[in-house]
Amino acid sequence: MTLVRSGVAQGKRLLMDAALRLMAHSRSLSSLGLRELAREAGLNPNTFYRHFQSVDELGMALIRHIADQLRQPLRDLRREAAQRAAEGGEGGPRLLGVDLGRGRLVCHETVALFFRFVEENPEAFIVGMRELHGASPLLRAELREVMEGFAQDMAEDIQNLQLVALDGEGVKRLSSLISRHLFQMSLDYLEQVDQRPRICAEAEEMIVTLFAGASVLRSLEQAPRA
Amino acid sequence: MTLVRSGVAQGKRLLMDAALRLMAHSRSLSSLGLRELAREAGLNPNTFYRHFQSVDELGMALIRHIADQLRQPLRDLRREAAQRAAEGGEGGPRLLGVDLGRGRLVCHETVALFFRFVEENPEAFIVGMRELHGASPLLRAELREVMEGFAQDMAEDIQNLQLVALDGEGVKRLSSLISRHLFQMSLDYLEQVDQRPRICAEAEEMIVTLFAGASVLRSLEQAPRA
DNA sequence: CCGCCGGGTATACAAATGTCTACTTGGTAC
DNA sequence: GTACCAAGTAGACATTTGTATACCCGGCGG
Repeated sequence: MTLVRSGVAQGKRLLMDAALRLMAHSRSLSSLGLRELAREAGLNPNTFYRHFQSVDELGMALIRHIADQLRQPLRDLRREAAQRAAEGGEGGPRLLGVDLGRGRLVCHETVALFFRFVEENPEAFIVGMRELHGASPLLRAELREVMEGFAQDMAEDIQNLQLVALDGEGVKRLSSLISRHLFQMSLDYLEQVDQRPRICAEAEEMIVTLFAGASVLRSLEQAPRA
Repeated sequence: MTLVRSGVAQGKRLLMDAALRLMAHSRSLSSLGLRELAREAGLNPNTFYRHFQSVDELGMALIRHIADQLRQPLRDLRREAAQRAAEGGEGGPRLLGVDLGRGRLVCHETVALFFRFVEENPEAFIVGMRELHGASPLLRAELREVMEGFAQDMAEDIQNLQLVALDGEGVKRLSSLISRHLFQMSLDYLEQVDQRPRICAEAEEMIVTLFAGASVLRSLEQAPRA
């Protein structure tokens, strides 16, 4: 399996794959030496120089690649979740004019699909989360940006699907929060195999809670003498 | 300034301080060599062996120390916040029988004090967050436990102060969520100096939103035909 | 046909690293 | 006083690392 897209110089691909493998198996990027990379990739140490100037640069390429690879699938996944939830949608209890049952369903599907996706791309999430808090400021900044992008996507979807009665800014902040938390939980999910159902359930609960809270607070400030 | 408590063998202390310094200045534990540590501590390389068997073991000691150092101050801090908020407490808008204004005030104070505390102990938070997602499974597990402890403390405080109408389990889950998020934001807070007010505001907002959401959901399930 | 160039290799070397064994010291127990 | 022990040092070793210089090869333009 070649984890990294073709079109780039194969040596580069091999090195990036090697890095991905090593990092997934409990290493941080900053602890990898170019020689170790090359060895794992089955290449000459000097080949590293042909493609990257430093380990950080490889990290950058890796992150960009991963981000490209994940962004669209994640969008598709949310769409699918929404659609599936819409089919089984009967009017449940309502909160401030929003169908709570349907929201719960969308949420449930989204979370389930998300973690399935995590399970299918473990290296990507491990590396991403590790380096988001890692040693290199460059990578941290880049990853923050990437994740902001994901949150942005999510916000747009939520608004398009009209899942909640909130203004754009509010939805954006919520999305950012939710995506951050989901990504953060992805590591626990991968690692604590026996806790997976609990993690899913808690993630769902958090999302629903946040939306409920945001809705109710908004309605309060619109009609402060309730 | 000696960052690590006395009572231990000074050499150990020096080494731990050195590690703390190096890690705070953008390094991950797994990328530190014992020789580098010893150099930074002004000691002979072999001295490391006298106190630790591996870098992971040092990391473990470091985490335990940091945790001990932070736990009580954090508790005090929450108490202080609650007290301060109680003094200035006038009846604001109410949500489901809970004084929303007072909750907001407690929340505001808590968040402000928390981030001030972060500002005063940057190394601790940097190291903690870095290794929580870091390369060593051992350290990750230990840190998760430590943070669970913090969340537990917080849950007890919240219940003792009767800040919200929720059952114990609910409060615990919320606390865990909140503490996780606060800790996570501590890195951003330290790094993005210009964004600090925004980060504080968003943290406050999240907490209030979560409590509001949890309350309203609970009231819904207690009286499903509202 | 020839020269060029991107991608890959071979060899070499100074510097740094982990680890071993052996030595010194300052206190403390008896 | 002496034996002991934790804490720290000194020196040596094989190994590993980053990096530099030089070489190889397959395709492409002219």
